[in-house]
Amino acid sequence: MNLFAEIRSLVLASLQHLQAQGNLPYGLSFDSVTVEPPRDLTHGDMATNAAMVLAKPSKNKPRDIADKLAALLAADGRVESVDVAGPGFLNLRLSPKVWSDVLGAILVDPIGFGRAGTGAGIKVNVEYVSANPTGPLHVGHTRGAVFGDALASLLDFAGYDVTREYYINDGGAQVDVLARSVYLRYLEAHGQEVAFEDGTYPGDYLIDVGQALKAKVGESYIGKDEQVWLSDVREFSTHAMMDLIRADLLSLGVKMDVFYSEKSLYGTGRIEAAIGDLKGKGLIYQGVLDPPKGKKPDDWEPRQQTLFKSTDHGDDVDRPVQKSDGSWTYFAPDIAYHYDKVTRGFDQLIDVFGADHGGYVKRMKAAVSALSDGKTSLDIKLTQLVRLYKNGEPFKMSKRAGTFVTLRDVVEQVGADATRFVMLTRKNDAPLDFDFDKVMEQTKENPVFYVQYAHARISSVMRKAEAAGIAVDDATLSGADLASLVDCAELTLVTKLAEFPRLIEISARSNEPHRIAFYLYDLASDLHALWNKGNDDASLRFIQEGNHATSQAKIALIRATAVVISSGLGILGVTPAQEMR
RNA sequence: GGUCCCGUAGCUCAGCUGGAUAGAGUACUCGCCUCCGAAGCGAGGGGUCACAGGUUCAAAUCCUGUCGGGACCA
Repeated sequence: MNLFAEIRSLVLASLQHLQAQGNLPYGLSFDSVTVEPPRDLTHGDMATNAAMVLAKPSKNKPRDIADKLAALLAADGRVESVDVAGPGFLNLRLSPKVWSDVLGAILVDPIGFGRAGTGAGIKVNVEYVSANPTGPLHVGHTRGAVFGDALASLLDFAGYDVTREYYINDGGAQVDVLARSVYLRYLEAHGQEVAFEDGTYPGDYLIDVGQALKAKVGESYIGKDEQVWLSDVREFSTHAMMDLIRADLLSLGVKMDVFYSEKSLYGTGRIEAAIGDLKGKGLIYQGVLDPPKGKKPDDWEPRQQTLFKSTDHGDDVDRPVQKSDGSWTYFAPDIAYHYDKVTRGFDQLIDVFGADHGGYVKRMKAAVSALSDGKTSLDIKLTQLVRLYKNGEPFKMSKRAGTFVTLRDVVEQVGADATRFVMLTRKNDAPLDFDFDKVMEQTKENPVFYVQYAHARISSVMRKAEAAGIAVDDATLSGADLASLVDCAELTLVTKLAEFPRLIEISARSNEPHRIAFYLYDLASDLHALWNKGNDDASLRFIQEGNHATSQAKIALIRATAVVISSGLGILGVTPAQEMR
């Protein structure tokens, strides 16, 4: 039940009625007609701009359309009053029954409220994290993991058919480096002195892998040429790293549907097939790129390469896919991977990358556009840096100094719930400050706490009500007579709840889960405000001594609030708290 | 040099497919616990939405340019 969508339908029907009456010409587009909450609640419950946007194309005065439209809208049972304001806004006040219907809808189907049909039948693939399988995930990956996961949940909630996917970069030189590093740890496990030169990974996390390799192959790789062991050790090591990464992700509550191996693209003809598809479209040619403009091309030399004509699909320059020696560029497997996603039948692709991959966006979009003939959309969301703080002081991360903060460190210190929520309190493309101390603070300054506290307070009331012998199951509450909810703090809360389905649609459409976090903060604020009003005015307390009917009405309101908080937190991957102690 | 992101209250940031007097937290000042969880609430001051043009009935929002910060660039 999306109240705003319902009223918008009413507005559109009324406009069509005006057309049938000859008061409005046919052939107008109603696309830009909106129904939204007014900024100022004293204006009413909802506002529409219909009269203003249609004035010019219909050659009418906004005021005239507004008056006629107002008369029609006022005739609907859901509308209590309509007035024309400002340059031609129509402000609607809705009848009390509408609001009790909203609460009823929430309580009759707590899990379903807010779920949208906007994504029905649309298959979307969300690729996120996709960290190199060379070590544990660090704090930067954490943001991408949380963002991608919340986005996937949001789309799922909005009715999309979502696949969560991780692309394993196990085909490049970095996994050879990993294998050599593990080999050193293997020798070390056999008691040899080893030195980690430049170009190897000295991290402690490989010690266990070296031990495990020893347990598996014994002494058979000692003193052997790289050719003998490299391939096997690479396989062994990447598996070990992926086990580590999977465990890291799980500690955050992230579960992928698909892990897709880059290596599986090589030697299987799949890169050739993808490039072949582009070639069939006349988008592959031999050529020499111009030197990068402005930059001193120290080592630049004109080189004949195989190029993808990405400029046909919005890129700035064409991109090499195959070098003159016949080897693929790093771009080629990425094309093949996205080709695979396209052929798997997804309607929409979303890639979540770190901001340092920003330069990759245009060519990737060009590739998907070309491979799918523009039928599959690709949205690339970049997550900006996370700046770490401790006690308000910047906390510098350095691999060399050993002050390298892993995802696991963060989760173990502050917990998965707080980590996830805080990571979503910024837009994905804005840098994020993450202060280890503030995240755990139990004050309103900490949004995680603030929202959890609201939910815990409601749970507390529910427990008290039950102890007082008041029936507070959803079935009973959904049938409560809500006529006693008349205070403006109560009504503010109901209207906020009614916005939830609309929020889901907007957030899903723009792929912005952070909106949920901000909404929940506002919702919690409205709950706290009502609560405290009850401190001054006993008639606003949720449990009314000796009056079960009124108590049930008030509890229906806060129970519905708890339902929405719970749903919203669920999308963010955060568990609602029953108590804060 | 080019591409992308950002510029909103002292500070950290929201701001809906363009909508009414631009919001929240923080900080500062002042109020509210005999009472469902005060870990909370209320009130007050604080703004040239970087700047200049343009589109529009309407611009923080869209377009162009300038300045400033960041990321990236076979």
